[in-house]
Amino acid sequence: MTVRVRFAPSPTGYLHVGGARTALFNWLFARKAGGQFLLRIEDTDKARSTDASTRAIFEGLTWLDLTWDEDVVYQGANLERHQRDAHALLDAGAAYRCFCTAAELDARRATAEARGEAFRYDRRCDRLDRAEVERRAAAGEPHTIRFRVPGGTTSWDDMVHGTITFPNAEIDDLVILRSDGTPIYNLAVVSDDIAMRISHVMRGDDHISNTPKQILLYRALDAALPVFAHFPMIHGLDGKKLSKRHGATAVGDYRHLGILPEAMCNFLALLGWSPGHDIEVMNRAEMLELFSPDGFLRKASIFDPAKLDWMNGQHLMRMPFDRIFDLVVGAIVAAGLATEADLRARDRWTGRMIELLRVRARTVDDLVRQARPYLVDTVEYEPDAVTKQWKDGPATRTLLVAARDALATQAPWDAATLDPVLRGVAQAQGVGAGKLLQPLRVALTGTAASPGIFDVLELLGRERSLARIDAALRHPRLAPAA
RNA sequence: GGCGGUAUCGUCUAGGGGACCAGGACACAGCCCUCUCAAGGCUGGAACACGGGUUCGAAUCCCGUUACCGCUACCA
Repeated sequence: MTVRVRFAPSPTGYLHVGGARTALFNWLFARKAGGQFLLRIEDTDKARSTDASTRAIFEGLTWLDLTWDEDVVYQGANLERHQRDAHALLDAGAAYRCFCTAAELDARRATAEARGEAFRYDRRCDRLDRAEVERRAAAGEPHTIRFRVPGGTTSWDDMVHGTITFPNAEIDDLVILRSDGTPIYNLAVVSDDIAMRISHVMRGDDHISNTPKQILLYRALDAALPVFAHFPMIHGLDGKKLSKRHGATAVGDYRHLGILPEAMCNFLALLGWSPGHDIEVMNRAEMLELFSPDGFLRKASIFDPAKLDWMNGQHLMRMPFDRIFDLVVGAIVAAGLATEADLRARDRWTGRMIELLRVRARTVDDLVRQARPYLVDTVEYEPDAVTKQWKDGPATRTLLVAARDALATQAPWDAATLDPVLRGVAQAQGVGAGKLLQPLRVALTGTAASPGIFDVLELLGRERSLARIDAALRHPRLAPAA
């Protein structure tokens, strides 16, 4: 069987992480099987669908590198087929016209609920006299088309849950075509999935109760059933369905936070799927290699941003140099800290800086923030670093002066040769290396944390290093008493 | 309420009758490394929801209970 799967979001918001994970699983399944991964935009709810959301979905999927095959299908464009299918069902006697108005239905539902009873459509319109139905329909009386749910029971073998069974008596006769002639979700989905020859319908758990309705529709339409797979939901830290109050829920949010697409995919894949053993950090190729539907999990999981950050750091460290180089250069330019031409002209220097920082950063944004001292000319002193490391002004001044003097005559300016020189200075001053190096770090970077100080000196170069030490010596805290 | 789904450390999970007084990872704490911060290494606390079965033996299979989640629209 040719594998054809689809990701079918409705364009009513941004690409949600839950949706992204569903797309990922579909993509993985298709690529692994050598099948097609299709994209369908379910825009039948005209009131809520927006072009901006559609664009956000494209952008999100593209960013995650979840490329789809064939042209995007817009559900709204299939209106005529949906109507044809609904009428075919009507003609075949599998559906009937319902003249109950939405207001009547709401009222009946309200009274049933007030009595503590479950509302059930009583099929009153299915009992209408045939001639009367024809007459009212011909007269143009507004009506919906309802699918008549047969008796018995409906079950399927779900790829993640195993056999799931529903008593049909639990399923209300569902409206498949609104009184305005537009289709209802369940009909549109089934009609489109049949037309697109979808072999596996893989979606969120929240569709489990739609599945028996859809299976009944497939049968009534005399179409072959696809295989179903229902993935568990993703919840927020409080165990509730992920929503805006949990902070960032759109993949675009994470992109702007400096999260790498491969880290996002890796993290999302592990929510609802496991390669087995203790494997965690995987790049795209490894994930595809390891992927198997056997690893689908049934339990809803909680989205933990802290673990995402850690995972992003792991990917930052392992990513191929060329890729992280381009990524960081782009981010630095976007932050306005340097020009692309400048960075690329001294690509060895830029590359060295990135290598020193990638292991210390968790996100691209974090890396850019840490790169600032090497890119801008004026040092911004962190107050805490100054008070802590330059506690004793005169003593610090003495040390920094000694360091500057030693450094001023240094010929080869690289980490390896600078190391013994500065340690010698510390020793000559009768202090441990840290007593000299820490204040020096503040002088050079303005911060209390940075790559190894000798690497920092090399990165800054002699001229800038000496200038920064001199600048520090003019700082109120270190300047000689007047 | 009804129906459906799910249940292993705080979180993500391994495990699928004996290899498990339950392993890994994140987070947290401590130590090591060390010029700081990371990274890395080591150590620690921390879980099979509960009750019944089945079995020589159950985290693993069955039933029930509980909890949580989802659905219950002329939304998707």
